[in-house]
Amino acid sequence: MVDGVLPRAERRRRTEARILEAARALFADVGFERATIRGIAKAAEVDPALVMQYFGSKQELFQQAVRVTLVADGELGAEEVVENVLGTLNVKLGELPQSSLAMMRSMLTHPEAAASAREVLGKQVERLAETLPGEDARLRAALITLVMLGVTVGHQLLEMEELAGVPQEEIARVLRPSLRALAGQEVS
Amino acid sequence: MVDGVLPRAERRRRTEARILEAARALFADVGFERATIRGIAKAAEVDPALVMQYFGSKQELFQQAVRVTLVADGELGAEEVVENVLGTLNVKLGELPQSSLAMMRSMLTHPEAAASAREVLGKQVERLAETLPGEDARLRAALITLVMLGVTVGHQLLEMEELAGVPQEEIARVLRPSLRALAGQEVS
DNA sequence: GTCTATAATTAGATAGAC
DNA sequence: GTCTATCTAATTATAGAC
Repeated sequence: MVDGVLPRAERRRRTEARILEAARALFADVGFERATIRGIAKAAEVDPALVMQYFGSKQELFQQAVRVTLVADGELGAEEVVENVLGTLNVKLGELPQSSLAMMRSMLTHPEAAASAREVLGKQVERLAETLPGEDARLRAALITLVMLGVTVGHQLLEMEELAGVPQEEIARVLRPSLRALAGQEVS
Repeated sequence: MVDGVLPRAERRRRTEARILEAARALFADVGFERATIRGIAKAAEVDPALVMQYFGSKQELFQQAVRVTLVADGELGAEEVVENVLGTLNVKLGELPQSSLAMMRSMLTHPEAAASAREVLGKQVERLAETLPGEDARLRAALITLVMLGVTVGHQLLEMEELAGVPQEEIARVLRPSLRALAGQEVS
């Protein structure tokens, strides 16, 4: 409470936030296994022991780092019509939040991240399926979701050169008829 | 050369093959980092030291285990027309070779696997691009490839429940018009 | 040639000084 | 409260016995 100095609670909050930010970046870059507490601490400019003090374990730190994803992605698509999926193209192809990237980076090799990914994708599928017509709505919803996943993985994580310089609008344009077809609409 | 006993060269060849098979299975299951030499040796019923003796390092073992992928996938799509991509659906959705799964499992977290994935996918894109019409053939080819990647990842690696019991033909049927659209064909 | 025993490295986690 | 120093465990990799 001394003037000119931050309250200790506030100071701690900011330090935690800085650690989380560094953790997300490193997890997103190299995945859970290759990201080390020491590396995260160094990037956040804090002592490695402090990271453990605050978050208890590497596992819990990872959970905290990717947790936001669930909420954020839950708000993404949102509404009722298929055009919204196309709308998310911009987000998916642009700057996806670090927490999402962190989760995706590890989803094939870290059980916790895999479970998280299944949950997020599953919710997306559910939401889509409600708005799609036909018997096979769920299958179509799943495939739409996986198309987006594939494009995102190729672009953001594998960084394929074929998509490197291409503007989002161009990708969205080429992809649109394809998604419309999956949504069960015959014509454009 | 003694009767009734395999020649030592042949015996060694078989042991190597058994190790490679076990390595592919484990790499495909849990990825490069979580797969251990000990675990692979145990699955192959050999001594861990023998694995090192034969392959030199975990890294080289991994390379050998996924190398076949390049050739196998190179033969996959093959010919000239777009229908061939649809034809690969059966392969991709059915039993993909273990070596391919091993590579895909680690492609987001292991640099070597990532490079391998980019190479394989890049060749696929190249081959497709030659057969597609239009200015944006390469972009379309890349997106087609990523669609297949997304579906494969969701089905084989994430094992999403929405695709679990669905027969390949059903998935192919729903996916077909979407891929046709990406290929630049207006109608079915 | 095969394997036992161990070296060497690196990680996550902890205890205690200040 | 923060960090130094250390512990413990697991791994790859190696050297040498048999």
